Amino acid sequence: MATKADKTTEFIIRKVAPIFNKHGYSGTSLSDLTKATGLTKGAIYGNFKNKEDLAITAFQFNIQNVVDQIKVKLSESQSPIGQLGKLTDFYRGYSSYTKANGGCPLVNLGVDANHDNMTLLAKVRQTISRLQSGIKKMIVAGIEVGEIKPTVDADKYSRYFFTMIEGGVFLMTTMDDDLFLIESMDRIDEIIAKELAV
Amino acid sequence: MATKADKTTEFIIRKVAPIFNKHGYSGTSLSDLTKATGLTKGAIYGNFKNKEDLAITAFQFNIQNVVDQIKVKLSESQSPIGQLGKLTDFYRGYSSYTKANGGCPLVNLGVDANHDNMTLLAKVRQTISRLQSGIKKMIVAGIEVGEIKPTVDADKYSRYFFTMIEGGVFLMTTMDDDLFLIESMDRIDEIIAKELAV
DNA sequence: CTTATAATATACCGATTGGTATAATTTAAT
DNA sequence: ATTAAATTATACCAATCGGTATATTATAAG
Repeated sequence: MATKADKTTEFIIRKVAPIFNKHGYSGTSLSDLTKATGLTKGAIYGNFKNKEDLAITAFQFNIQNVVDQIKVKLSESQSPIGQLGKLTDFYRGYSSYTKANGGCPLVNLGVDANHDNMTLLAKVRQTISRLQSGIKKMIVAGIEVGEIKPTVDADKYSRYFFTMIEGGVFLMTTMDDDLFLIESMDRIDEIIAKELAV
Repeated sequence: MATKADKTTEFIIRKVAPIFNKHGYSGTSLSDLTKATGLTKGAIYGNFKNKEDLAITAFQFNIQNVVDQIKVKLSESQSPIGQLGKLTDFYRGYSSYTKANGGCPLVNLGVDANHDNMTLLAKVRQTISRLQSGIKKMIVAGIEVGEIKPTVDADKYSRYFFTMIEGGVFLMTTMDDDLFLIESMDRIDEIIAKELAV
């Protein structure tokens, strides 16, 4: 039916998503958005209920973007341990994404929403839980196919790996130094080989 | 000379620091600050040049607070390995601080200032560098007194530990789950015992 | 091509923003 | 206690905030 508005809705999100990611919710004004899109407030409010609606949609766009890229990377391998290696590979190249989009949306919004927007914070928590649970499932699958020791605590290692990923992402972004994340990924690979692999 | 203003200056910072920490620079308005202090804009602008001046001072207050507490904790031990243990102990109890003050000032401001305020970002980077370098110095001292293997790469391990600390702090705060940070500290203790200690 | 409708632009709203000039008050020295 | 100086409160400023009603334009169906 309405094909025109759908196009501009997506157009707005594409332009607006990195701005919200960079400057946060309260740091982004409507005039920032009209400037970035070249559209007027009329156009924006014709496609979104309000600023919060826009921010939520923009965040989901950013997150889905990252998650999709991870899925593509993981699909390059079939074995659980191979997939864990693909995950660390993904984050080894993550700085190109964060530099292009103004940081990691999970870290940025996790901090930005924490004391101000429970709706957005809930979305962040949901995403973190899903990603960590994804790592856990890979470990469990590794145990099931005999690649990973059955004594390994999948829950604990998934938290451990995810903590190193997020710490690496935060420090890489804040210090503008890829080494933090790359070394962390090397460490995870090492742990997989020495502590997880049969 | 001027004792009265000094008192109120400190009073303002004390009241204002956790608010900036929680809601970020652009998320904090002057009316938030007058409300929290019970003072008027006249009083605030009589003691601070502008909003940014206040934010910088507030951040330094927050950071100094944390750094001082770490120093006290470290002074409980004389040996390098003992001090590293005191550091992990400190972060095991860090959630009580973050809950009382609205999160870790380093993480919050690192994200908040990143694309908006180079002055504040520089302060964050300086603090991170100092903390990481502090860990490095403990490792080097450990090597010198024969507690830690001379083959250990102090630079690398200091980055590693700090990454786990920051990742744990971020996830603890965002997920409201102390386990992330506590498990990370357990891991660091384990690494010290198994990989660093002679 | 005309027309009804969907989508965008314009103009405006009250409220709030950071900041300041000045008035009122408090402080501290005499 | 008086007084000069330091400090805080009041009142106000232009600019911007998020949001909306309406006018204009573009779209798609007939």
